[in-house]
Amino acid sequence: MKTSIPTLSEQMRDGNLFAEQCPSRDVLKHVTSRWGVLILVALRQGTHRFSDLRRKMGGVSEKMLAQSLQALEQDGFVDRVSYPVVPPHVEYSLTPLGVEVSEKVADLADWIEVNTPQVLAHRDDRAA
Amino acid sequence: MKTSIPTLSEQMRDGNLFAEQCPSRDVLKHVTSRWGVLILVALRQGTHRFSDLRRKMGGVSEKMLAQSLQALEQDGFVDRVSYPVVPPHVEYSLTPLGVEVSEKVADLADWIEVNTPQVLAHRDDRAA
DNA sequence: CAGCATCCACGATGATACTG
DNA sequence: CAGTATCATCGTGGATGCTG
Repeated sequence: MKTSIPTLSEQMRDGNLFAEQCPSRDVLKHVTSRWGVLILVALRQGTHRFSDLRRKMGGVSEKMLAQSLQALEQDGFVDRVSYPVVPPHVEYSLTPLGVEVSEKVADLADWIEVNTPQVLAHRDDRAA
Repeated sequence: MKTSIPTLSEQMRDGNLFAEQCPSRDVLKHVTSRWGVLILVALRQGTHRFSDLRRKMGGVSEKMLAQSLQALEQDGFVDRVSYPVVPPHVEYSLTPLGVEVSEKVADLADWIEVNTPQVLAHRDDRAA
């Protein structure tokens, strides 16, 4: 029989975001990063080239886009295919795992886009 | 009849995260911030006091917790009730709007907690 | 207990220039 | 085209100390 306080072992079985040094926090960081969110959402509409993504997302620098893509690629969310031609041609797409997270992320993103007016209204209320 | 390229007006009707200066990006930032996510998820289990939250989330400083709570309060996601007693007593809870976002956020957080092992496995593969 | 003010360190981010 | 390298900077986040 188990103890009546199995919270620790149970919570750590997978990942526990409330635990300070849990690796799941890094995953969360990558996925919810400023550009990570936009990349995941954008790739839901299909394969994109580097400059396509860059043009699609307002205000991202080459450096940050490349860096964010690498993080998502390392985590297994994004697939990178490079065609050794001149000029270079690289295509980014979602992996099966990436499709899954992107759904969650897109749900959140959609909600925010729809409800931002409400948030702004609330801010105005307090200001008054 | 509308033009065949209504993308701009349609996309801007609510919020458009892909637009550089859209206020929805601020909302996204607050909600997906390092501690914002944890706060929203934690408050789903009911009202919490300041120190309860602080104890629950590993590694958060007083400053960042207070700051993150203020942002979420301003956006109308979190309700703050202060009891003018000695010692001070303040309770935080989710507003109806906050309950909605927290669902999306919790879905994402849950997915990450469950699938972090897969991500870690993928990282190991590349390292090898 | 809750939280604000201040100072400080570091990482994230951006502009620019260069390369395969 | 798709990056990488470098440098400058700006913000985030933490430690500390003080107050109601």
